[in-house]
Amino acid sequence: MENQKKLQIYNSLTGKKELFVPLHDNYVGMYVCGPTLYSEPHMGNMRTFINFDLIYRYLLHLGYRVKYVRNITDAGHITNSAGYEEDSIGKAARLEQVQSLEIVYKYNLKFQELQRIYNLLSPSIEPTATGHIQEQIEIIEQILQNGYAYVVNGSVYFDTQKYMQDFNYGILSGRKVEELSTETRSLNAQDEKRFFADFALWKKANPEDMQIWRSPWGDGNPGWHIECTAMSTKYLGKQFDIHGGGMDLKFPHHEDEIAQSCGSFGCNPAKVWMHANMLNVNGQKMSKSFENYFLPKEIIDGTTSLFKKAYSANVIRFFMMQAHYRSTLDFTESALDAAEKGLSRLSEGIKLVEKITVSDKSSFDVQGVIQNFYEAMNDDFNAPILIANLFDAVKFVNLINDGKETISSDDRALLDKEMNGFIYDVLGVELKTASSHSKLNPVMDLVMDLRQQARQNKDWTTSDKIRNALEEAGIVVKDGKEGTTWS
RNA sequence: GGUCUCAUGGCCGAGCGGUUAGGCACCGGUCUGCAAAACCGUCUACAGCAGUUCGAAUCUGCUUGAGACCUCCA
Repeated sequence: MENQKKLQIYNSLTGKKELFVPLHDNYVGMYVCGPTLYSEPHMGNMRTFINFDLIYRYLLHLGYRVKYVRNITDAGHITNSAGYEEDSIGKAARLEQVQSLEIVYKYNLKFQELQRIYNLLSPSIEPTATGHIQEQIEIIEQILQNGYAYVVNGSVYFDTQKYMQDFNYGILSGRKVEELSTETRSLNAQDEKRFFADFALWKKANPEDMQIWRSPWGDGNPGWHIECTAMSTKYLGKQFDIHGGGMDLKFPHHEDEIAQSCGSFGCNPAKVWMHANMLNVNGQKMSKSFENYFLPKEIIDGTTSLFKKAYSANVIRFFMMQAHYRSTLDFTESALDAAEKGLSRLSEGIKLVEKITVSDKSSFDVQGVIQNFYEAMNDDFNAPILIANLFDAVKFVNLINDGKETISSDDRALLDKEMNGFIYDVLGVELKTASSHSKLNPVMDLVMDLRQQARQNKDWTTSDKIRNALEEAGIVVKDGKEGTTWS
């Protein structure tokens, strides 16, 4: 609880780390932009969700009651301002010759599965855009009523120029409309917008649209940004603590969300805006359009051509935790191998804590070691530092095991609790021991017994023969101090 | 073109003016029938040039290189 008061978060809105003070004591409202389910989320998408899972977990660890809302975008958004282009979900549906919501349902099942595999905690609620059309319409009406939008031919557009008279458009992204206008995207003849920076709140339906809703302005589809405004307001209120998402949503999506909230309620929806950085492949952003992506499932199954072997979801998660959420991260084979070995070291250390012998007192500052865990995370969720500190703790544990340091009974209990808490609860890394090979066990017991006999007779030829044969079968035999193990 | 990031030892990756980041690899050691594993120890980098400062990886300017956003994007 003491540590609640020390959490600093980098706020994209101010560009600074700020002391986190929730709007309501002990409660945190957090909204994170979720996936558009027109395809299976790729590893880059997952990184953002994993990072916000870390943030959610640490807030919970600090004792906050957190309402975590992450939307599911199941209404495709018409990309072309002229309105003749298909929406992304509709396009996928047409390709597979099914209806839009079948596509969403299909990929949502995949997404849910990925969340289980990568050990993500479920948000408090995952509202869908199509389930909140009425709420979206109401906010559009409010914006119209306030004079920050206009209706043209069955569509509604946000009036950026009018808005700029009263509010700062560009407050989040730092963009200046004058600079934006130098870009070549001039209004074309059939464009209904009055100003190039205006964006659609409601789009008149096209005949081929798969999903169409009734509205006061005629049949149509909601604009891209309005769903988040509607759902965050419904579940968290007009103002809440944290709004997060990927860096690439900063502009225009989040900027426009702010405009919509200010335009309807007169206030910025979130006190703190957080942006997770991108996952790179060979230095370039992983992206569907670049076609340089791989799927979260492929790396676990070892079916992506990028890597020779498969990695467990835990290793992937741990690997990601070793980079700060605001830094880009590149996936490379050697880095993943390093993470795999590092995780195993951490894992061994954790297992050892409860076994080490205790002394009258500790020879090192256990409380200080633990406080370092908190300080790392209190500094804008710095998981890489937390992990470094956990490795320091592991070193102490090993030194105690070697009789070079001592620990008291109370300190051991404390260290055990906190190390486990930070690894399992905060980092969300599971260190499960290898699954038990129930059928193999009795066989291996026999084999190991035979080899042990050979070793006792100093029949190294036989014992090495067994070891080599097992190795070829993928079973590694280790002769430790306290007996032989295999895995 | 505009706006903005970033450049760290063999690899990954922290760092926000002075202190060992950490992991992996390498090397040395302990252990071991041998090996593997495990553990301990070691390795001291900050793109280039100039400046500010008692002191800079960390601040300023310039140069070079990479990337993001400005269009759907996590």
